[in-house]
Amino acid sequence: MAESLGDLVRTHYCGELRPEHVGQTVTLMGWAATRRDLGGVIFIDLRDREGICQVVARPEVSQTAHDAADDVRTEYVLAVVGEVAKRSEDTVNPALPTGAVEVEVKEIRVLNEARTPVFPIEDDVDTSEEIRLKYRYLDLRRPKMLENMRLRHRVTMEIRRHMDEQGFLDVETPILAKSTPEGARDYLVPSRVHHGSFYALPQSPQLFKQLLMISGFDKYYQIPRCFRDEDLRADRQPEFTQVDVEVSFAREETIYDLMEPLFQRLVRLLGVEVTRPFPRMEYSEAMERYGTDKPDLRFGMPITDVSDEMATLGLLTFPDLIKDGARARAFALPASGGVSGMRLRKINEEVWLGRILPDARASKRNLFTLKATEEAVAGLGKKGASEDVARRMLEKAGAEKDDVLLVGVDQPEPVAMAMGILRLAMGRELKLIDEKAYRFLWVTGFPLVEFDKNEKRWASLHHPFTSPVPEDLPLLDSDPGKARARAYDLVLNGTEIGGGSIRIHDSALQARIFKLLSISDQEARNRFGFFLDALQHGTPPHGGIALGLDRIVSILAGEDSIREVIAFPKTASATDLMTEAPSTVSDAQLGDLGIMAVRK
RNA sequence: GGGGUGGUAGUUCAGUCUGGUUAGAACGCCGGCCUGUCACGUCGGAGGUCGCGGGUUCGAGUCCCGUCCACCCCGCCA
Repeated sequence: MAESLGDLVRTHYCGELRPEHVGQTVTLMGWAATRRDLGGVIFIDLRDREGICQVVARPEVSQTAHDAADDVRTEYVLAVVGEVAKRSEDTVNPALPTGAVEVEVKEIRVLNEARTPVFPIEDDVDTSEEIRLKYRYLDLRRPKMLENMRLRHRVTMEIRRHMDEQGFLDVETPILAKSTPEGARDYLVPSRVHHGSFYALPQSPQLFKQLLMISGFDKYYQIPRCFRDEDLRADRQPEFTQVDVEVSFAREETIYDLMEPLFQRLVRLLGVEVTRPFPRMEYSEAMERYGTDKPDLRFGMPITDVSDEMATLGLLTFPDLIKDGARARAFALPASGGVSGMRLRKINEEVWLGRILPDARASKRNLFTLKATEEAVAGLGKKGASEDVARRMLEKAGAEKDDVLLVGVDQPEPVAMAMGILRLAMGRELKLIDEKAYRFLWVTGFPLVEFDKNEKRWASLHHPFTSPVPEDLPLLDSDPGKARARAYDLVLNGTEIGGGSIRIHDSALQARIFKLLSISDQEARNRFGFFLDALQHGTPPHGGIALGLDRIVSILAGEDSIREVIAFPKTASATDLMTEAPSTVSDAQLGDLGIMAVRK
């Protein structure tokens, strides 16, 4: 039976007891992590937020406490009063920070009983995520999850300190906002007062923060929740947290100079130093050399175009190359890797079949390998290929002796992407990635717009308020796809952790961009009328950035999924397994909102 | 919307390819013994809609069809 807390007051956390406390009578409150009943003496590992300490119940110290300990079960909530005692030399547990001491219990109160936990409250449990999410409150008892949430707290505190020191104002913006046509699908909230009208949950506070610049707030930041109703991934949740920043009279360097010291502070939380300035790379170079707009710079193996060489090599096994426009792209696997041909083919097949060409028209012909040895080159020569060209190709890709050159052949887009993925896969396979490294990279020079083949119109790559690079303005009419944006992404270890831009502050240019995006005056007025008006009321040049807090914390925590750093995340199908949201609601609730549900 | 992996005891898994007595293991749980354990030990015990529905078969955890759920990826995510 549960007992009352009474007048007991906690004096210490379990995890903080040390030899210096020996002799003190302490009162601990916590959960019974394990119980070891040796018949006469009973040990209980008591766990709280700060750690675990061993509690020992001996009948000769207190028979009632021993009797109470006898009834304790895993995860019972206990109040323990006892004296901190030094453990004898041979019973010290070096695995515990509190292992040099234990608490000789005088009184145990069972504050609450507990059902047997459905899974053990330990790190390194490989319990299915489904079960973990259903019983998330138990999952969060695991030390690793607690540590992740604590790290998240420290990160947000550090961000707030930095932004405050830099003179930024934290301003809250609406959660019930207006739907905008561009971008992700909105989460909608029906209006009870205005039947048939809807608020949208913000995808980001984009327009509000720009309006704050127009208001003269000069430096704004916020750590808001954002919502996007799109399909999910390991690094994407329907609701996620941004660090949202906007600065007046800013150019790119203003943002870099603000962000780089911030990230220096954040990795310093882990005892890591990174140097400034962070490297920068043009988008075109990132695509060219890494096959992605978010290169992982923790390892090498940059990709090179060897189309000319492959075309003149004299091997007829790559007919795709002869077809219109196919390209050959290559990188050199280090000789030390020692990856088997079989394994390589399997990985390549997964990359090409699984990701790039799901309709399975790929074959082994998509990948050509050449070992950087004279024998291999001579072997090619025997098949009628040009040895000179083979050598030139090896050299061009920077292959050293005994390296293995991987050459992918396909249409430009698939091959660039495939080789980017293959590079990453091989980097992981060969353990070339330094897991302790934090490699930041600014990627700049993104295209302003890209052609949407489905909608047959130009669409913003970033968002429609992004300023074009001034010297590219003429291209807006002649060749919009070539115009670059004043946008920048911040990449950490191959993950995009933030992105931003210098904004358009001129209403005429903004109108011109809307026109380019085939957003009619009428539509622009409907959707952004308030904003276009605002732009005409003295808008300072401004720019900003939005950081993905969940992703940042997950990388710092060494986790592969942002769900590991979110207390109550949702599944890949956007449900909450614990609360079972979303759920149906009563017809009365719907009636209030003027809504009729159409069920599938 | 598409591709992949998985779903068997409270938990993690084996068994499925090649259908055949009573579906196993470990941990956990329950009970006994045990006064220095910390993965306590030891003896005993309980515990299963094999995700769900249908089909094939003398017989289905196993084969077939459908469906649901979780995870990863593509599309999507300004």
